[in-house]
Amino acid sequence: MSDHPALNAAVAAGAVLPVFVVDPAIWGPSGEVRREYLRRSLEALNGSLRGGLTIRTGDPVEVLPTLAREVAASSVHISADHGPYGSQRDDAVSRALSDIGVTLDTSGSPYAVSPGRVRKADGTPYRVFTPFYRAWCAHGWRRPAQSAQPASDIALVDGVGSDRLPPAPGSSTDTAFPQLPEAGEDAALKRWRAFADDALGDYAGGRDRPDLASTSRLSVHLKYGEIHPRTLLADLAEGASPDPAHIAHTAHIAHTADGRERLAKSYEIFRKELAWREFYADVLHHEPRSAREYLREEFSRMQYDTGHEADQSLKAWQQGLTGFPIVDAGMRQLLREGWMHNRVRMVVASFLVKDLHLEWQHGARWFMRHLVDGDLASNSHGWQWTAGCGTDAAPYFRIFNPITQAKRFDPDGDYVRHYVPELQHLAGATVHEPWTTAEGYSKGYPEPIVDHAEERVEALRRYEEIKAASPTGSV
DNA sequence: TTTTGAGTTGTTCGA
DNA sequence: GTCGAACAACTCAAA
Repeated sequence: MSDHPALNAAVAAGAVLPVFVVDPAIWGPSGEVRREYLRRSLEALNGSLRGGLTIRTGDPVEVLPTLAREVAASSVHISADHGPYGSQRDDAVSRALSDIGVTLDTSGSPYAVSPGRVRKADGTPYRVFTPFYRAWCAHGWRRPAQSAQPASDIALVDGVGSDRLPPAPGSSTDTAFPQLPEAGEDAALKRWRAFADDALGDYAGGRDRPDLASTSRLSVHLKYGEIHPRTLLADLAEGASPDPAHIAHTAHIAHTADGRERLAKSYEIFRKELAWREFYADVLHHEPRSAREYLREEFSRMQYDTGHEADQSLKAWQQGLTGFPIVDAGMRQLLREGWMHNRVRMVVASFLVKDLHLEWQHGARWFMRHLVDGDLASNSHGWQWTAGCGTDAAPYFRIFNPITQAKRFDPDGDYVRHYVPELQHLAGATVHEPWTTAEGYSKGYPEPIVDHAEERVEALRRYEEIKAASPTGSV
């Protein structure tokens, strides 16, 4: 691993026993897709460590002290987990280790700036992204570690038994199991280079287009620590990539003042996407309950649909059978690939909350079950932003129109046709409005389960209700 | 303490 | 088809 803070710190301290503890409390609820990706990622890591990775299954509070005793370790180095469960668990591990005279070093973090570090002048955390972003940039981050030796040269402790991870059921035999991206550090670096050399140049213009391969697709690699954000940030600061082919490519774009401006803008926007990940981790760090509860609690008093009909709506949404092509395409992409384009995530989330009037947690849970890049902080707060109850949330009247969004961001209909076979016979943007053509429903595509214009008005009415009911008269 | 300016991602309506 | 205004006034950050 070229830039893994915890491993580098351990190497600096002497011979190393690389360990991954499978914590049943996380492994169980993770969802098959992420369990399978993690298994592959650990396989790749084990490969680059010459088979030296030890896997142990169990509660880390018991597993790690046992293992530390077994190999007479003097210190344990971990990548800190900043989630509500992980931070408490890490504290417990630290106490258990110190009882047997072993220190726990939690300096490693999967963020450029550890959650909790960026604060306002008065010491309180930020609740709005843009000021956070400015302070985060000003705070700065360390340069990527230049590890003294390749992973294959690390002095390893051996002679310790390792558990095997069970593959996710169906992952190898079931054709319906999502096609996952290649796992591991090499794959992550390759992906970053490919993105930096191509789509990053027009990220500002292309990132909202689900029909194009215009996003980085690095979320899963960041999630599993296969690449460190500070590696990306350092490359961005140097003009994105040291690769000569990239320099030639960007030199071409940067030939004009206009092109240079566009490049700088694209880098800035990508840097901001990384900062969003860190902002939401920071918010969750300060408000652990916001993983599952309304950050703005007056929204818990809003009227939501429940009961049989709501269950049916949720099922239709989950399976991509709402009759709104862009929504259905997104939900089917999720099931097919364990991933969904960010723009479409917003559209389907807005649809669940504002057209179906369901609580955001239903959608967030489904996403966490099926997303290979599912990250608690980004997922919960992305949903809360859309629902209007989160940090720096969208104004309540901002309700996505699934047809307008589809026509704007999938102008030729390619994205929808790719995921919705029942609409493949419709040409161009017609796929977004099958009701406008005689053969629109000839292949079994369902009719819309709601009327968007009506549900939009209904959503606004419900917001008005909690606004009127709240003591300050505000939402 | 008070005040001022600003805030990811949109839609609809009417000129 | 394109454009600007209205939506509705809040909370946050910083001076």
